Order: sequence, then C-alpha cells, then structure tokens
Amino acid sequence: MILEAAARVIARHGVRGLRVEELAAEAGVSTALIYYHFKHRAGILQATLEFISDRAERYTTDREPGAPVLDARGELEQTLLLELQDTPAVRENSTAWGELRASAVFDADLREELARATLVWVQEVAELLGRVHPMGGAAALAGAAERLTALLEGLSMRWLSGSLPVAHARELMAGAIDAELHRLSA
Amino acid sequence: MILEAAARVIARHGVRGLRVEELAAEAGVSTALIYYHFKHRAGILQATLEFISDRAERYTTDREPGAPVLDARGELEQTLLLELQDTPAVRENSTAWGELRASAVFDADLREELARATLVWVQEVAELLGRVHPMGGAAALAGAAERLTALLEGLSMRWLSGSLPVAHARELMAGAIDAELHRLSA
DNA sequence: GTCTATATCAGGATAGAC
DNA sequence: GTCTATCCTGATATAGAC
Repeated sequence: MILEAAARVIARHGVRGLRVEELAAEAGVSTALIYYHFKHRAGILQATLEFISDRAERYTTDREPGAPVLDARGELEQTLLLELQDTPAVRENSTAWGELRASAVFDADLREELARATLVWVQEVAELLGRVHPMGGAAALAGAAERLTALLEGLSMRWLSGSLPVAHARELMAGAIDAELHRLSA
Repeated sequence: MILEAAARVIARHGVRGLRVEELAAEAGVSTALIYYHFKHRAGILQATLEFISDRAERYTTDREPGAPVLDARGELEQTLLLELQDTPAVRENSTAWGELRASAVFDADLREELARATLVWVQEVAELLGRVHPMGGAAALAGAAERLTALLEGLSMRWLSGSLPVAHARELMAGAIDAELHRLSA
C-alpha cells in the first residue's frame, strides 16, 4: 500500500525528506501513479498523516493475542512504555508522529486532524488512570493524562534526536506515572 | 545579524522552509555573502542552533532589572513558565527550538549541539530544584529536571501545533512542578 | 490504472568583479 | 567582505502510450 510506504519513507527521511520518487520506489510503482492517486505532494502528506494517526490509535489499544491480562496499573504502564522501545515499528510510528506534530506548526491543514488524534489518545489514558483511581475527579484525571502523554512526546523526541537513551526515557516515564498516581491519591 | 535573521526565518517557515534566498533578504544581504560565511545550508542550520541555544540560556537566566526578587520555588516556576507565553520572542525561540529538535532526528550533525544544550538546561533546572529541596538526592533532582524540561518541550509543541491553548499548557506545567516537588519531599 | 518518458522550475551553490 | 549574475542539480509534475 502506498500510504504504508509513505509512512516508512517519512520515518526514514522526515516529511521534508519525502521524495515522491523515493516513495514510488518504496511502493514499487511509478511516480506518475502517485500523482494519479494524490493530486500533489501536499496531498500525499495529508493522507499519510491521517493514516499514521489512525494506525497509532489501533496499535496502542490492541494487545497481542495470548498476552498476559494486566491489572489497571499494568495496563497503563504498558500503554505508555510501549512507545519507548527501540523496535522498527515503534521507531517508525514515533518518528512519523513527531514529524506530523512538527509539520503542523507550519501547516494549518494538519492541525485539526492532529488535535483530534491527540484528544482521543489523552482520553484513552485518562480512562486508564480512572481505572487505577476510580475516585479521581474527571478534571484531575484529564490533567494527569495530558501531562503524561505530553511528557511521552517530549521524551520520544529526545530519544529520537539522540539526546536521551531509550532505557533512561523509560525510567523517567515510569517515574512520572508514579508521581501522577501519587498526586491523584493525595 | 545573519543568525538573528535565520532564527526569525526558521520560526516563520521552519527549518524545512528555510530558503537561503529568503534568509538573505531577511538579513538584507546577498545569498553569496551567506555562502561566504557558511559553507553550505547545513552549516547555517548548525550555527543557528548554536546561536539559539546560547540565546535561550541567557534569556532564561537573566531577569529584567527591577523585577521582584523571587524565592527558590518562584524562580523555578518563573524559569519554566516563561517558555509558555504567547509573545513574539518566546514563540520565535520555542518554534525554532522545536524545529531544530525535529530536524536532528534526521540530521546527525545537529545532535551533538542539541544534546549539549539540553544538558545545560536540565542541569540549570536541577540546580533550581535543589535550591527548593536542598536535601534532594542528586539523582532524584536530575530525574525531576529531565521530566520537567521534557514535559515543557512536549507542551510547547502541542501549543505551537494548535492542540493546546497556552493558558492550559501553563496550568499543566504548574501542576507538574507541584507533583515533582511533592515527590521529592516524600 | 499503470507505465516511460520528459517538461519545468525552484532553490542551492559558485564565478568573478569591486 | 559584499555584490550581481548565473549555473546546474535534483525534484515536482505532466503528456501520452498501453
């Protein structure tokens, strides 16, 4: 699929480094066909970013069949720490997500989709937090979820840009989960 | 100054959108002069990153003359919340910083300087945390500082990409400072 | 729908004068 | 150090056949 190929290419060279020709090669088609499906380069980007955010929603929710059933806190940690692993799939998605976020600063067309995807993700985490702390107020849960997900984005960027080893990023993330849960208890 | 102009252009169109010609126009010089000073486009980016991180160090440390003297916690909050204000100067620096961070994912030449600047910043925040909690262990202080600064980067990106209003970003940041300080007390 | 050309052009980089 | 003029590569986009 062309969009899958586009996600790979973006993860490899960034949005700015996306060459239609390279994308064509990666997808095993000609450049003309790319332009047949998408009117122009910008359209490719738009469609790819939509594709990436949809895919990200699925893959944080789905669990491998046969994976151990986790308690609420385990589920929460799993969801967040899943994004800080140096595997090709995670690297690809995080890189593409970071690119999407960075591109949206200068491209208003991306902002709506991005805000939507961010909201879905925050709500999912808030819901998990609520399962750990059923008595937490909705506002407190939402705030904690926003902080944890924003922190995750910040840590991912540091990791991917070579300022922070993954292992350390994971420790920091775990510490933040701990801090937020304590705060919800207080 | 060329580097100041570069920071402005990057804040306006991103690293991806930096045209040497536009930079030349912004700085009021010819493109040839740009290439006289910097060997190639990549060199411009490198130098601009250095410039921006130096400037950021100054402007988080310097206080306006006549500004009220703050206690340790006030100083800490000031330093972090300063970066979440919708003023041209802050927007410009944050935007450029975010761009350089994002670019470094695909450009190894930027990574070293970026890691250095990140480290300086983390240490500065750790030092401020230490003044609030003189009994905090070095590792705990460093961890908290890394989380707070990474969160700030994450919140800035959300703000600049239109997923989060500044005012809310500030509240979240304040909440995180609170959580980290509580955790250091425990 | 898909390909093989190819037109077109933006933008990075340089030559050479002052 | 700084400019004007220009080259030239590399990338977007299209024409037209199958």
